[in-house]
Amino acid sequence: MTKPIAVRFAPSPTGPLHIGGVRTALYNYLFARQHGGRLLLRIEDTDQGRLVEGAENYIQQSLAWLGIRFDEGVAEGGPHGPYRQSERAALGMYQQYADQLLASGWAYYAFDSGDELEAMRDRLQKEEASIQGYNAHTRGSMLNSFTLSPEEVQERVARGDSYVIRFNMPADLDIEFQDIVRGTVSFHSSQLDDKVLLKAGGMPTYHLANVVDDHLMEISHVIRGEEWLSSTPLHVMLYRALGWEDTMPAFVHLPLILNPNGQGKMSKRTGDKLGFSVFPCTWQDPESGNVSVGYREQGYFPEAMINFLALLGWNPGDEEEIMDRDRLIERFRLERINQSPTNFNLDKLKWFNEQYLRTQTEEAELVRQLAAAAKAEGFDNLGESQLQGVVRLMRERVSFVHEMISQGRFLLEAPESYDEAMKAKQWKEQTGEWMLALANAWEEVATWELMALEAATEAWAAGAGIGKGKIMAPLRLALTGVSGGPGVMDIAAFLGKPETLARLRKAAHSLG
RNA sequence: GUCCCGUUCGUCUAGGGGUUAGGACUCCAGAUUUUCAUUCUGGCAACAGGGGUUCAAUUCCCCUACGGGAUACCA
Repeated sequence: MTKPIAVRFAPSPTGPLHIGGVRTALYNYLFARQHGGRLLLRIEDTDQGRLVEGAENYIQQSLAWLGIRFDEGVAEGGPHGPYRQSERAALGMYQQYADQLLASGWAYYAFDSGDELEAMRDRLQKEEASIQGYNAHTRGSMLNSFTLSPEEVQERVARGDSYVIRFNMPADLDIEFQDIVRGTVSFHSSQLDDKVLLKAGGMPTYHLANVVDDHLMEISHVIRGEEWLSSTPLHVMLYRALGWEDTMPAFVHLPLILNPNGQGKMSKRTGDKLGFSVFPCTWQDPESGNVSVGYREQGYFPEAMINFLALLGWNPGDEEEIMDRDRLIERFRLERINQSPTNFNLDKLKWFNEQYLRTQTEEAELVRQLAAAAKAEGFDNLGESQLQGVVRLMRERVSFVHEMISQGRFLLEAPESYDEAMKAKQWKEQTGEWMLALANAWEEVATWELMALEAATEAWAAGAGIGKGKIMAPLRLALTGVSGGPGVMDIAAFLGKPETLARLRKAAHSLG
């Protein structure tokens, strides 16, 4: 079986895509790229009632941010379109297969009302039946092709009664299939029910649409979350009933991503409670207006996000952890995906971001990003060399580009106040005089750069008989107003002579 | 309830019949840095429990517990 590699990511636009969905998309992407296969984006919007405005657009944007590009899809087009299931349904693409199933006896009409279905469930619940649902045991007592005469069925359909088409699940059959992550998985058909294939109104359910589309789009591997594992036997039966079992795609069910505390599948709800984001990009709910801040807006690099996500449920088998996009594409293997659910770990994600900030990103790129971040903070005419200086001084001590500004503000503007605790501890009687004297000594430094500054300071301190330890800390306070940060001499070199001397003299005055 | 999937340091994980059970994050300590951070070195810390099989089980099998998923005219 050598079917060309083709995979799809098929989200439902019922809300913003969350991190678990992003990982599913990523695994599909990595697999497709590694094999030179097709990657498509299909929108599963068969439940028109649950559509959320802006969700589809959000999905596209988020994936674009992460650099997950599609070969075919709602935006890209392609030979298997349309790629929105509601449009495919309008074209009658599902109806014909439902009819085929009806004709071959694999499906049947059912006319039960919602109340009747509910009554059936209540009854089964009371009886404590071990197997619940609309199935071989119960369909004989419901309103459908099994209990109605063919004439009456035809009449009801013809007169426009509301009906659904259900799958005729065999009563006693072992259904076995292979999953690349889990091996052989088997279910007994008696545990399954007669799922609705075509809803009243003619829209297909997920199950029918999914199987038909994967077949028509020539999908070779279905890579999706574990929540779909229990519906896979139905899908297998559908492929069989439709006569497509020979070309049925391979199944890959990914372990779920749990909340950081391990309590349940990751959700926006617990995210809010525990204070972490579950969305790649910021999302504003159109109904409530509530805003959920995304990872992009928090300052995470897409590359760091991808690296982190790739390792959530998969690993290459050795100790390599920092892998860029190309490396991931090269090393990714479906066979090495884990079977057990995984906790979402913020600390590790932050660490990845720091790694990308320190060692995986070109300085020029950081400069570009810093310029944007600075602009957002009101610093809009910083020169290239100034930005470069900030990057060099700050990249090893922050987690995000924007922190170079919040934590290195003194590099861009003179301090307006001085840290009280540090002042009390470091600024003594004579300190002000020393600072003025040092400023005068620095006045003579011809080439304003690190080595010359250090030498000049060394010479001045020796001449004045003052230990260097007595002046470094106050010098830092005078220049930055705070206690931590890059080397004092580095800061002075970066600031330039006029600015440095001005700050020194100002501090001597205001600190006494 | 029933079915399905799972269970190695706090977290992400490697491993696999005989290992000092390895790495990463977090945390702690030391070195470097006259600050902070980086970097480096070291440390704490795990095979869910019970039965088998076997000379030997964390590894294979069964049971239990626990976790998760599914049981919709939602995906």
